[in-house]
Amino acid sequence: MGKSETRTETARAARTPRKTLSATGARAARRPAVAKAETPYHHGALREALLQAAERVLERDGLAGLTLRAVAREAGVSHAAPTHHFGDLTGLLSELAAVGFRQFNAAMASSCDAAATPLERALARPKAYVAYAQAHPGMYGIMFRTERLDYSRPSLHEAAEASFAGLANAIGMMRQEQISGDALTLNQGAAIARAWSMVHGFTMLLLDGRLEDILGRLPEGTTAERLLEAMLTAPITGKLPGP
Amino acid sequence: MGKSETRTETARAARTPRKTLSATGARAARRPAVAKAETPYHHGALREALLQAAERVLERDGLAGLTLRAVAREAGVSHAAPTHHFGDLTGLLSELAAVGFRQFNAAMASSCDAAATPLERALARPKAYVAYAQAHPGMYGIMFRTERLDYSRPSLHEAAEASFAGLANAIGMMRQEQISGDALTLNQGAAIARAWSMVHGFTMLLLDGRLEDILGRLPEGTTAERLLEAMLTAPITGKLPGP
DNA sequence: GCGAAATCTTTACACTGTCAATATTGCGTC
DNA sequence: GACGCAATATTGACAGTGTAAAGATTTCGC
Repeated sequence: MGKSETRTETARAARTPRKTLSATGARAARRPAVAKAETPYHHGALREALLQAAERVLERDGLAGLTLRAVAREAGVSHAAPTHHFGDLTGLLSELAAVGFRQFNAAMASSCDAAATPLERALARPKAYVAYAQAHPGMYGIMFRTERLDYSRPSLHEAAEASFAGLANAIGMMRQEQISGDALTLNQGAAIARAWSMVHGFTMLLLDGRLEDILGRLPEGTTAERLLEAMLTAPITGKLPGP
Repeated sequence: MGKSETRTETARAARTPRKTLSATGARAARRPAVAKAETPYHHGALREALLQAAERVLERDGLAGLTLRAVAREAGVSHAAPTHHFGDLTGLLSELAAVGFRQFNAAMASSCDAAATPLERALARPKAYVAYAQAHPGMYGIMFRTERLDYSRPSLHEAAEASFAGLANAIGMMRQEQISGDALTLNQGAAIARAWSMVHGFTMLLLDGRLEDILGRLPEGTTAERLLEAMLTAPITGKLPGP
């Protein structure tokens, strides 16, 4: 669209004037050195602005439209500005994935809290899992489909770890046994891997439209959520649970 | 590397001389009009050559390195040559995915045939599934990770459909009931979706290295294959199978 | 207040997919 | 057997991408 990067100038004009912004108390306490990680920039909280812009671009244009330059455009800065905050594309995607994992964890936690009966509690987590992915397919794609993620980044590592810990914990509660942090029996590991694999696989297949075939053959009006419920609760018939 | 596209000339020289190639009987029967879909090109079987080149590039440079131009370079043709055979990148990826699905189906079928006992038969398919993905992670990525696939292409549609049919059939045999092609009960659908989701999810998590955490906490020397086996055979403890 | 360091912009380069124009070759037809 | 057409490949161009280097600008520590 248009000639390359002619929007930069107009974008700069569109942004709130810098002098005004920095003259007002728009930025929170700049004194403590600890707060440096929060808003350490002299032009405004660009890091946060970029992440929010990225989320907007992702929802609007999908995973394919999420480029460094598109995010910079959306935030109204030059195309090279993100580099200084995230290093490269992998950095931006990783930080965005961390945001996603936090949203994701929060959604599952609140869903679990809202459940009353044991049955509801057991189903709340997987349902929230799938619901989040359906509501934010782009974000889920960033978190689980992209190869360009750097888990050595603390924020991403932590957020993803928390997600796993919540799952392991839920499995432990269901099995009514303590799951220690550093050692697992084969059966415990199998239970965790089974639960995670099942929900994750179901979500990916659903998002890719690969379950349409099955859903279309089921009794009229069966939703994906109902199918998931049946997967989790229906008795397992046959010689073995696996395919 | 180097200046853009200067390799074109050398690549052309490297290829077997055209006159020689077309003068020899290198190409199979060119008479029948039906064979047009097989080798309809006047310079050699470029379509096949491109697909093989793509497979090579994929194994060597991974999914990120698989570009139209890289494939063209690998095959020793100009960068625009693939366009005429596959339309665009989506076309090439889709045809390559079809190749992958056929390999995949063949691997599972032969693995099932080799099984003797009922237990082996039940485990052969998921094991072959994971084994293929581990042996060909790039191809598996093309098949299940890429968003750019066009399932309206007959070759891809057929190959993917065959994969699903094999799965549904295996589940039917295990449940000792006939699974009709056009209608499923909720429990049948749940069994199919459960099996597929579990194995697919396990594979993706394994390939993404997300199971390292679990594997590291299991008894010394537990392999991914052993974990999968436990997932499929271990008794399900707790109030519910799901997380 | 001032210098240094952090932050942003500009410029440049190699690479990508895709399109249009051109060249080349093989095949059916006369 | 030669000719013309259509299929096949090359060349060139263009917009877009990530990334690096160099130049501007502003904030912060002293």
